[in-house]
Amino acid sequence: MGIGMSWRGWNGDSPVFDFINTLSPIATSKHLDDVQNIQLFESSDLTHVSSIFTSPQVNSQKGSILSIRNASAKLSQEGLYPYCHMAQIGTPSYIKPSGPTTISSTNSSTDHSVSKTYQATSDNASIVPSILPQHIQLGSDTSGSDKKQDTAGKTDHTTDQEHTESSSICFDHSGVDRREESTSRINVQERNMAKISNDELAAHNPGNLISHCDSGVVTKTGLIFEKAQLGDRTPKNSDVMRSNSMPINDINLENSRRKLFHEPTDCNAQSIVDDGHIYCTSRGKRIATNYVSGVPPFSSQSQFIPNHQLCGTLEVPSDCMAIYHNAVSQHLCGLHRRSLFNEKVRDPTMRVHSGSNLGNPSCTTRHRSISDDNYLKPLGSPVCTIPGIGLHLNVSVPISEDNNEATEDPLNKMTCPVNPTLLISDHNDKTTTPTNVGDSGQENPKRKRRKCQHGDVKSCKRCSCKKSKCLKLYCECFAAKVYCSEFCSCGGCLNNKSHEETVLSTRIRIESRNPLAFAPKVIRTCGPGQEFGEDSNTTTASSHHKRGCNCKKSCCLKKYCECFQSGVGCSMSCRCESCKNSFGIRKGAQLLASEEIERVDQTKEARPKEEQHEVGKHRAFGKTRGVPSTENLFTTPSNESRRSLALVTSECSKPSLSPTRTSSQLCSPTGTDVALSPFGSYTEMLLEDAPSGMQQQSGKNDAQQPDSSCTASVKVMSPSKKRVSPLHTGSSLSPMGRSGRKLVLKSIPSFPSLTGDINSELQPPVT
DNA sequence: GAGTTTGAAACT
DNA sequence: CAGTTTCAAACTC
Repeated sequence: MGIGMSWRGWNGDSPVFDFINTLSPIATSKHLDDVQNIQLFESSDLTHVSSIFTSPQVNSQKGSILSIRNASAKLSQEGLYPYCHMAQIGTPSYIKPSGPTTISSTNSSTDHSVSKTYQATSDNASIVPSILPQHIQLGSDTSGSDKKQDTAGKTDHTTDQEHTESSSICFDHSGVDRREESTSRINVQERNMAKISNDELAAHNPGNLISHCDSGVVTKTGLIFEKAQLGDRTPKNSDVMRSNSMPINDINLENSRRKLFHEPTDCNAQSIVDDGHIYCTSRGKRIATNYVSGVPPFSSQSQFIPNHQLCGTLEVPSDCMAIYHNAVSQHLCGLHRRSLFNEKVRDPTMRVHSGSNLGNPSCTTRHRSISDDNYLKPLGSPVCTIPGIGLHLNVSVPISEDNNEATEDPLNKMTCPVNPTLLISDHNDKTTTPTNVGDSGQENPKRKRRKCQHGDVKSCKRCSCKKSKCLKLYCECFAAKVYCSEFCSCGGCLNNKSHEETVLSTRIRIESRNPLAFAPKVIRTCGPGQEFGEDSNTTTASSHHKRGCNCKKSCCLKKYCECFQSGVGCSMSCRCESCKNSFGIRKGAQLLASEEIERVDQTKEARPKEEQHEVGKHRAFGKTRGVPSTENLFTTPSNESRRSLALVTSECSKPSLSPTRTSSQLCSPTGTDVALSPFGSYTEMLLEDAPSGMQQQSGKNDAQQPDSSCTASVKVMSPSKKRVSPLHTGSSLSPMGRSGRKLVLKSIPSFPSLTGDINSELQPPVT
């Protein structure tokens, strides 16, 4: 786009208009230096700016400074701000993206009534004076390269503070005080805190957990929700949170991180071994990523923020959060982990006043800012949160209702600073000091850790590895894919930026051995899809430990037990002994003894495989369908059978991934879905968990699937509690094989044999 | 804070 | 793949 191009007098027929239309709506990786700063000024008489923003092609985040001043609330009401959602009506906002900006689309429908001027400007500081009490700023990265952006201008004076401010998406309540520096600083802090809260919200979202729900479905829900919001034109603040969850600055950081971990920028193309991303890979995530990358989210309309909403932007009603939780979380899916690396530039925009501002008593959702160096514990809705395991990224901390801390100002609870290593690595010196660091940054690790523990902020824990050099999964930091920080008490640590290569290679090696090594340890099941043997009424958050524990002496009553530590009940994937997990014992454990006895008796009864399969199938189906427990109808299944059934059950409990699937098909192990055996590999299982889009990853990983803990939730156990491939269970260990009774539910579609034809079913379809 | 216990991870 | 070793967190005193 030309510099200094005037839009005044433009009309859709003009050649310029055509030219602009030919411009790529998606800015490419143009270097910042090449960025042309563009300012968009709207005259005070703007009345139909909305049309300008209707195009989703505005790539505001890249490379240009887009200063937008809107004067009409009507625009916002129309919800047509793809990127200017941050812009408060009548308030100036500027977008200072880090990359080139293509504004081609903005003019596509340029409203002639709008008199505005696009100016290429080198003056980043050029901001339309605020005339309204509120303003929102969408800043961008001000990393070193960014500084160069303003080569022609005076803006090289980017100060730390400016950086802080500009690099963050800011919702500022201060209004007219905005220009006061003192206030600004405060705002910056608040914003940062808000961002943290936002990240926590994101991290807290179910996406952190491996959901048994089709992500796509969930995402769709989010979309629906958005549309609903658009429908009533009362967008919730959560929209803001979602849409702005990743400040532009984060983009760069994310890119850096991805470089570090060799992650493709396209989330959909990410390796399946990329834990959080994998499980969170969903449309929502992609949307978020796309948004980050400059492509407007699917629903740009939902991103506008009316004044009245903005007024309370920083005070996100918890109920709103709760309602939108799913959608938001899905959208933020995959971003929460990024936040670990982006702490420094945490978007201060979203400040969630937990507690105090939650006027709605019905709201039980609380968000507590838990600053964990570079790792934030998910927080929020008790419905979805579960205690986390150590530092793992994919766990969340439940916040008890009576936990005062949950309502405290995060700032007061920030005892764990941002991982300085990351700060250094990502921005080398960039000065933006995490506002949440506070004085704690000077605390010694132990003190800090203890403090965090008392604060119930497990996430504050840092590793204290001595021999592993923080390059093994023993190291919580490493396991969490974060660098160790100075707050770790580790020795000989190589898990830092300076040993990036080593970290990366080690990580790859570990993942090659176990692709789920870095995977979330807890998966969340939606609805009735709980595993067999899991006490549904005791397992919190409908979650269960993905891999399952193997406790022997702790009886799953101590934190040695990952399940217990995660706050979830033991599941069939566990191999624990004497399970007494207070969150839900493994039913199999209870029945194990009796099952063994019974099994001996049952083995005496030879039954045709098909009958046995019928039993098994119906058993699973009935369970899945909510049919009164078939436990009474069948002999108690063996442990193995439970597990194998769990596979089916798990399948059935999930929303259909494909519209072509019928309910019966969904549960039916027919076709390739099941022919490969229920999760013949963990990858398959993941694919079931993950959005359909992730299935693309399957081929690549199918081969890697050692026993892997990944199969955890569907893991099949041998009587000796040794892990057994699910494939085997179908044939020889089928519980139904031992169950002598046959019950054929004619009304229920018959399942293809799980065992009898195991050979054929498990074999790749031969055509 | 030191020592012990525990179970996961890593190794053979 | 099973058994062993190593490791660090959790736990106890």
